[in-house]
Amino acid sequence: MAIEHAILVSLSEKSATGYDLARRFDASIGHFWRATHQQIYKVLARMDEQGWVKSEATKRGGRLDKKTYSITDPGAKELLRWTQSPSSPEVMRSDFAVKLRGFVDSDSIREDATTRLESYREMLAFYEESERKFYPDPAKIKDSARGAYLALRGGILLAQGNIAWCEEVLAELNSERR
Amino acid sequence: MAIEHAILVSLSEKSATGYDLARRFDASIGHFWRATHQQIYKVLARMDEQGWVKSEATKRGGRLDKKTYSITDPGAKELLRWTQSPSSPEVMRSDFAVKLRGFVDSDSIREDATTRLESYREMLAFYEESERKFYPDPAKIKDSARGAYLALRGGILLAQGNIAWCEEVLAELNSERR
DNA sequence: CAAGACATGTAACTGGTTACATGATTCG
DNA sequence: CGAATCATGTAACCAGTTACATGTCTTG
Repeated sequence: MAIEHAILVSLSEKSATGYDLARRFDASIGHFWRATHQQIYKVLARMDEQGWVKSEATKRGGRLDKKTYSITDPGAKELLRWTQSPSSPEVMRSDFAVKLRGFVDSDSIREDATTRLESYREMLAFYEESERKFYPDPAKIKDSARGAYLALRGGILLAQGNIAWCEEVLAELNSERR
Repeated sequence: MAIEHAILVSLSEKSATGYDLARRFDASIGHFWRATHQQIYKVLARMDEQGWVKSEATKRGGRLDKKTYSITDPGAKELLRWTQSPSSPEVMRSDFAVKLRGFVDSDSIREDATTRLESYREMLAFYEESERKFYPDPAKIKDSARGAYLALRGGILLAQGNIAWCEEVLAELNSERR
């Protein structure tokens, strides 16, 4: 139950339409929490009912108005409550690990590891680029940006962990081949 | 859609009741894929219908018989098919990262990071203990155990990544305090 | 004026969690 | 004989995905 809170975080930075949020979930916030536009619209409607967000409609020609959502006081209060309560540890769910456990065919594993390695490397490159661009001097990070910086660092460290894993898998499989 | 496959992996190692599987999901396999007994029973019933597993019932006094499940040929075939098809990359979903992005209160973050650090350290200690116990000499690992070993290595590498992340968060927050 | 981005949704479904319910077997 | 463990499930719900549907606005 955290997509609500991811939306609240995003809206607390800047009001947005569902569409805007969906794009943010494709980029920045989405590196830590994926969501489709369908889900976002559904959740926004619920949050509106709960009073965590409010929407301002802009009339358009057709039936559906454009709605700009912003966070309300109860929404901000809920966000604070959530950030102050302990987070439950993530449930580990790794297809790849299950596949390894059921190990039958080196070639498929090798292929899979190669693809994953590539995508984690891309991810890492992207994060490191962001780091260089936005936080060239870690000592000079503003208090307001510290959280986002630490989230980015998490992305980097976890991507590195995954890269190391894939590399080890590939090395092990290749040594087996001999 | 991988709990089926996690169950198939587990049953391919040894036939079991739903209850047994639930316990395995609390231990070994469960480090990579969590599941509750309710879910396991539900999925087992579906898999039985599909013909991926079969069950042998042992009469007991009461209404509900004890059922021992084993993998069938079609089940083994499906497992093979699954291991040979590329796995989709995990969707990242981290409460903690979202929390960091919405950074408001250092104390709560610090508390959360401390708890997480502790649990990841415990996890790492457990994995490393397993590694020492079951794979003291990596060069001597049997082919049949290689997959399980590499899955364990993944657990270790990811736990280390998470630990590094928590440590960095704590270091950063403490330097902020000055 | 066409293409692509902007914008909002419904419906059906799959996957997973939480709460509740029941009874058998084993062991101290 | 009581507690713990073994054993199986239902029901209600929450979360997330995939497919489908519709129309507007901007820009070359």
